[in-house]
Amino acid sequence: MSQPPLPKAIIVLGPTASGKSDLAVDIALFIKKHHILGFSNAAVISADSRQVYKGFNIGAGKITHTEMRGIPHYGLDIASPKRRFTVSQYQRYTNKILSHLTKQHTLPIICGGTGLYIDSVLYNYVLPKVKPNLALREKLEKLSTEKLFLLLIKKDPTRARTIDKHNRRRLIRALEILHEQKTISPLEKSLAFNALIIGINPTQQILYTKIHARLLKRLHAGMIAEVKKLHAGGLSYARLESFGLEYKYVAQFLQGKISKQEMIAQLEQEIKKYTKRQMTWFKRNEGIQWINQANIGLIKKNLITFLNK
RNA sequence: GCACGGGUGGCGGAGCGGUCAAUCGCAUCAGACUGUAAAUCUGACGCCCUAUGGGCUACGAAGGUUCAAAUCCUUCCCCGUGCA
Repeated sequence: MSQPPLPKAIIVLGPTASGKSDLAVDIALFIKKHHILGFSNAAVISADSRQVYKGFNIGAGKITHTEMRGIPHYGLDIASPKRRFTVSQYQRYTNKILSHLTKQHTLPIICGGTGLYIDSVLYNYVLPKVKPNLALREKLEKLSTEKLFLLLIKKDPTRARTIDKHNRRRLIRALEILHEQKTISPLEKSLAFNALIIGINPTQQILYTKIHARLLKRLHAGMIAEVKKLHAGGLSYARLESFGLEYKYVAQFLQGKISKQEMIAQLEQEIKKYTKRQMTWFKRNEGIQWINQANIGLIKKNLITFLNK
């Protein structure tokens, strides 16, 4: 009962500002140069829930054309911020790219900080196939959290046992699914790749220093103008705020809700908090090989071993 | 100098005799995660312990009143405002 071997892939993850994008390109170039085990090419697939959007460049820290150094990148600019984009769409998109790359014997390097996006692909999440139902959501939104939970208990007591009963967003989604299905079964997962997972986790002090410097750099690079332009292009401030971090606080500043100083201070603090949430997610994956800086020298041996295996 | 107002846990800010180690917000720490995931949500948060309980130190400082004080009184020290 031998199963076909899983396709190989490299995953580069870590908190924001840890240096993932550069490392991913370094790895791709390394593979291209050494032609290890039939892989003469490599491409990067971004796993970032904000870089998918067109026009989200500086604020989202999207890699520039020059920084790509000739390595193909996928998962960038694939959606309009005017429309909703979800994990499910990301998953479908990425799987399509992956099979395309496999046919070309190009090694995929999935690189990003959105843990859910990575795992949805790496573990083949079987997500409920129920699309967002805005009308229903609007209706449910009016109910109290307690009431939502009671409704869920009634419709699917099993799901109710494991859900976070305080989390309205989850409760509403669960009820949305149950609007079209009888029950919600536990999330099905299965490993999709033979993956080398590299996690970059600098010390908090170094990471915080980088976050600070990067924020100032983004401001100089025209982050405020970028958000202004997005708003002029038709994105409401409310919508911009819903994207969080850079887009949220710059939008608040542009509306005069906070001063520039407050914007910078709050944003920096929120980014730090975000990196902690990211790490909380990553920590539950046992298979990550952690390094404390985005330096390819630290992983060359692992790479070669992995690819020749 | 006089008159008011105020000094509370890392910060902001409640409490104004007992149910107060002290509402709440922020920060911090830890965690969750079934199509919004940069989102959403939870827990801990004075110190110590044999920890759904016990002990110790606490509300500017020092005294005092009381069975009992962050809460009342006295003095002192600081801060803000008004009058000199």
